[in-house]
Amino acid sequence: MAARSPIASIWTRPQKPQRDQAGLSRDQIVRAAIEILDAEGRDALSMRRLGARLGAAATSVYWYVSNKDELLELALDEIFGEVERPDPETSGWRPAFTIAAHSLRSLILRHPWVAQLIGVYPMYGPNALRFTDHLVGVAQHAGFQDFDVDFAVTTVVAYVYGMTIGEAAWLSNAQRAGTTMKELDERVWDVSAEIARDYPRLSERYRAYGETDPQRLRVATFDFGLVSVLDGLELRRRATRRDPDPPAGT
Amino acid sequence: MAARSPIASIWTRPQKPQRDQAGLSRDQIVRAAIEILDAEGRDALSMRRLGARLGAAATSVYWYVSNKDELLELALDEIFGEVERPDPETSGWRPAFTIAAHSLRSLILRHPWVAQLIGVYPMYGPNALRFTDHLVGVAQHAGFQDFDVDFAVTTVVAYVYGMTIGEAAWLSNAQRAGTTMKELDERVWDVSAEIARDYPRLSERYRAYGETDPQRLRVATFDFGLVSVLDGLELRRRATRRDPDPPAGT
DNA sequence: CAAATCACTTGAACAGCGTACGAGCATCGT
DNA sequence: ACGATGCTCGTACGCTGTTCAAGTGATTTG
Repeated sequence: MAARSPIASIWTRPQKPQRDQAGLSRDQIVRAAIEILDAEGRDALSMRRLGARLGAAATSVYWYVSNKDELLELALDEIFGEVERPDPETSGWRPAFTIAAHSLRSLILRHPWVAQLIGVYPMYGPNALRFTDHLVGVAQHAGFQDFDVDFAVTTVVAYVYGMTIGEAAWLSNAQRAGTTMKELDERVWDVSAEIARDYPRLSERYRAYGETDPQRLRVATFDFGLVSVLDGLELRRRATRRDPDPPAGT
Repeated sequence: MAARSPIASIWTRPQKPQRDQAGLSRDQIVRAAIEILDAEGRDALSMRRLGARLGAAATSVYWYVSNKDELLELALDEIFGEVERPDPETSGWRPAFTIAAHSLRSLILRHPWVAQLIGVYPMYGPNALRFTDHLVGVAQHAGFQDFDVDFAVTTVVAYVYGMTIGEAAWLSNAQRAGTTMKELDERVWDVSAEIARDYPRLSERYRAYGETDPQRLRVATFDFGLVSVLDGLELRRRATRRDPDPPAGT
């Protein structure tokens, strides 16, 4: 993959003219790429495999996409089309953020390779922008002012990313090893406890987990953190709000 | 890079016996790898280049490390040795978390490639474990009980990761393009505003930024979110705490 | 209707990658 | 002195992303 000019992203340049029924199409290519990524992860996607899946030569793809990087940018944004954008008018800002956060999390867990792309490509695709734009609306509806609008949005999104990237990594690893998350959980528990042996506080924590279901634990962790973040935002909001949402917030 | 068994990490297997003064050493190799990563980023690190830098053949490295993955795990953990572990006894839990968070952030910004590794490898290295273990101590000192201890720690760390990964990505991109962050900021501003043209709320936000220094804005964003997270944790803490830290916190 | 242009496909080729392997060398324990 | 052990290295394999020139067939132009 070639080094690219700072912001040379597929979203910053026009698409070529296209004939009416060409054999391939950008959509078709992106869909095929996503299928491979979902099924076998990031490492499994090569241009040759993609070509093969499309019944075309590997290099044909380069007519529609100038880079593998561009292809991944397209795939990434395509996935962002799946995220929910709940209306704060009907539910209030807090449920809106909550729903969006959960939706974002489950989207990443459905497509764990996405986690490896966040923070590599600028997210300038229409779906990502639409999502951010929507969250800005939610924050404004909540009554955040000026920069606090961006701060609030960025905080929530950052939290979800940070929390979910680790989970997605485990999923990816399980996938690469041909196991399910469940099996991995079982094996990893003992190993973790063993590794943490020299760290008294960690060991104590591992002992405390006992038979707790790791899956439930992850969800509980996410919820705890999200509630904390939203509580914190609520405090900031009260300080500077100039109106719209009722104080209660829900 | 080969697919690896679920948790086959370098930390889960013993080190080979080693002769007293061998030409190379694991430490030396890891240091050299970090130098390359810091100077030119993740893509620039190849086993051949690493060998060349060490004045050795590419394949010599494989005596000390069985994988490129393992090498990256070692480098990652080595960097985690740089993080601060402030004592909650002297400063209280909130400043302790705050210092740790800032320290973690600046560590990642000093070594942007770290961001691309988080969420790819399990962090079982001694330095990472020591850090986590310390944070557990901070949370316990704050008075969190049972699972809330882990929840609190995970929340803070996740927030820092999520927030910093995006920043690190920009740094990496700037580095790859041979620019500084400052130059990139200037160019990216206009492009972003242009791209956001079709999204009214985003456009409004970009207009509001005006001449604001992006660097300062990033710091302000981080601080805002961190304060929010800690405020949220404070609320959770009050609910279940069984003592140690004074109610005031700070 | 012929010619030229355009959209698209393709195979071959290149440089680079991670890594397996076996031959060789130097030092160590006996 | 000799075998074992720690370590280095060159070669080679199969894979990667990407370039490029050649080719095909439909569409537009003169």
